[in-house]
Amino acid sequence: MNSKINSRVRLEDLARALKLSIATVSRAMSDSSRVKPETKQRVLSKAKQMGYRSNQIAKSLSSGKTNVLGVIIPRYDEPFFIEVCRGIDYYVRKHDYRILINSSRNSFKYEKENVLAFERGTVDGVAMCFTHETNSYEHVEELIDRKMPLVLFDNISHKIDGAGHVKIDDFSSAVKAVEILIKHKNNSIGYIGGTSKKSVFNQRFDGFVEAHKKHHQSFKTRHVLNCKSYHQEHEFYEVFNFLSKLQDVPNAFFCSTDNYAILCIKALTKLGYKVPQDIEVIGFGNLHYSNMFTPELTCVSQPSFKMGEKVAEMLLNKIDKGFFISNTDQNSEIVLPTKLVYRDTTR
Amino acid sequence: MNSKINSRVRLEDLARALKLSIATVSRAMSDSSRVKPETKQRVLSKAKQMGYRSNQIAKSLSSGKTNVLGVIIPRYDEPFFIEVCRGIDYYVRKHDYRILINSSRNSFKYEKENVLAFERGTVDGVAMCFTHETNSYEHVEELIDRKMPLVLFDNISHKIDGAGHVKIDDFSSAVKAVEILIKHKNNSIGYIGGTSKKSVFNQRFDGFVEAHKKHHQSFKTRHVLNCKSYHQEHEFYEVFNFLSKLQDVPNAFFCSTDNYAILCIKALTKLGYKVPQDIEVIGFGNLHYSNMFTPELTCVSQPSFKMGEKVAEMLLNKIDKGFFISNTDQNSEIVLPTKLVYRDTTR
DNA sequence: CTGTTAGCGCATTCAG
DNA sequence: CTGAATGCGCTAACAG
Repeated sequence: MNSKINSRVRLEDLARALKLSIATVSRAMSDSSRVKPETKQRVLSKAKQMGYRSNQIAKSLSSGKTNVLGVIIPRYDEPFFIEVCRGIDYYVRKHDYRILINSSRNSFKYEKENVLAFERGTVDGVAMCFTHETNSYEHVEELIDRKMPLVLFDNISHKIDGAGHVKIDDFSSAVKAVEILIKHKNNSIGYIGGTSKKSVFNQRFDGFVEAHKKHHQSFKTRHVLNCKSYHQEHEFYEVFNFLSKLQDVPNAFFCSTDNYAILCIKALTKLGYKVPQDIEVIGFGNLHYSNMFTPELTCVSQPSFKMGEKVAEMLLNKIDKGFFISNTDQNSEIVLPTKLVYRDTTR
Repeated sequence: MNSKINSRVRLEDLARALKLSIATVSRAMSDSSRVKPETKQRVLSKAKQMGYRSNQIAKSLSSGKTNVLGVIIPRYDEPFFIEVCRGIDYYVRKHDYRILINSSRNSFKYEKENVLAFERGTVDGVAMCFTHETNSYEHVEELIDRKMPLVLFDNISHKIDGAGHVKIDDFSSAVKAVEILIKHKNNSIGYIGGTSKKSVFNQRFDGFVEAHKKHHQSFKTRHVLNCKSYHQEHEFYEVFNFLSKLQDVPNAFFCSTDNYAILCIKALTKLGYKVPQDIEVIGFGNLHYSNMFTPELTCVSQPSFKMGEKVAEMLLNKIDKGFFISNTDQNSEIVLPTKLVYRDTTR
């Protein structure tokens, strides 16, 4: 046994000092109405005097509640996910919950590990976003079988029965963005996106295609890049190489993230093009730094903080209800609206 | 009692199914050598078959160890802190620990709340960075009195007895950066930094002053800005206003963060100056996006990920030793080296 | 309003 | 090598 634990003052110590039973002290601490106001006062002041801190672990074991939510994100170093976490955190703190964030480091293997860890009773519910590698769902289905409240967000390729879902309409948002470029009389539009396995990228690309179809316009496959790199610098070179090899550079680009848009602009600038005079660019995300660049980025604004709040709200609801909102329930999916933010990379 | 908990399979269920005692099953699960290899196998396969997951809460209560570290950062939306968290996470996972990140939302009040939460036995140790508001230290001293291993990082104004400290040499790094600007024959150098209460900003500013002193050069107080705003846009306007009101714009700027440097460059560009041809700028931090801007930012590179690893290493050491490395111990402070990264905002 | 008792699930003595 | 018994600190029936 650990000396740290033993040296702490427990309910029993308070009880002894006050010549009360542990039960009464416990009630007083949890502000139960079933205890005389006077003794409640005595307990509280004694607790303060002796520096009592309740042991959350013991509380959890006894009550079956940890007041902690597990959050699994693909990676830490993507501001979007951090924004979502902020939103979750902001919401749940108001309800006396905390969040335990685990990164999957872009790997399905770690994602499964993270899910496993949360099956060990340390959290009351789980919010998660799949990595781009994730293509099987036994791990989350198991989580649900174990009756763990679960809410998925952002990258949802297909619905998981028993889980909640919070997302944006990637497809329609992309359509709208590309339509802007089409309306601006760009007859040749390029696309730069990420690994196509990742559902959101697929959907944004599909939107790109749809917008063309809708307006009876065509695009060229050689104007489409699906980046395979994962580090800023590699990504930049991939984008730069792609652009520099093109004989016919498009008049506009739709990029599936702000990051790609910024790299795209940087590469175009390096190649001597002016944005937006020569070429227009639209990004996707609206990261906190997307307006720090010169020119400021025009992009689809994704409500990341809000998404976090909604995820949290849904998750706490599931926990409170003690059972699962079925997949057919209207509450099991929330689609948040996006909006186009016009700044300086479009004309 | 929660149905979720009751429906789980416990050691007792395994024991019954195998006609063994709980103790033996427990030993088998923890791979004790004091159990026959054959029965260990039986237990393990039965556990797998029945979908057993050990209850971490019960384990923690019994063992006095949670295998979780608490991390308190001033805010989520500053990439530097996230990088440090990544470093901590990366290191501790190798030792079977997880991290619970709490944001203080830039407020001393929340910081104290976070510390309090960690006094409730949910973590085995705490890593933290003070907010810019923090000016008293009873809360962390109490943490130490309660024998909680503690490591402070980044923003350390004075050492806390009993805690570990990990930082960079903000003062010297700033001196070196400003010396570069002086060597480039800039006879008028400006400074843009954050709230001066925050120790790191103070120290960087002191370095700015020292470099001037060392080279017998002077600077003008009207060329110094300590931003009070906290949101990107407000900050930008504060910087822009500051610069636009100057009759004599300096030939160079030293900024106490990359963020300020970027805003500074944006404002200068807007005012018609060219960076670095007309004005040189050096930032501080080397955020992941500091090389995405055009021109790429020259800056002091802070080893944030490494800082996280060091924090984690020190903290796990403290936990393992079960007592505290005293403040006089050489291990109680680590100062990490910085380096200047030359890119395109200096000539 | 208060006390007694029995768990929560696991680790760990102490016997054998 | 295995089992019985105890306790980690707290909550929650049940009694009074």
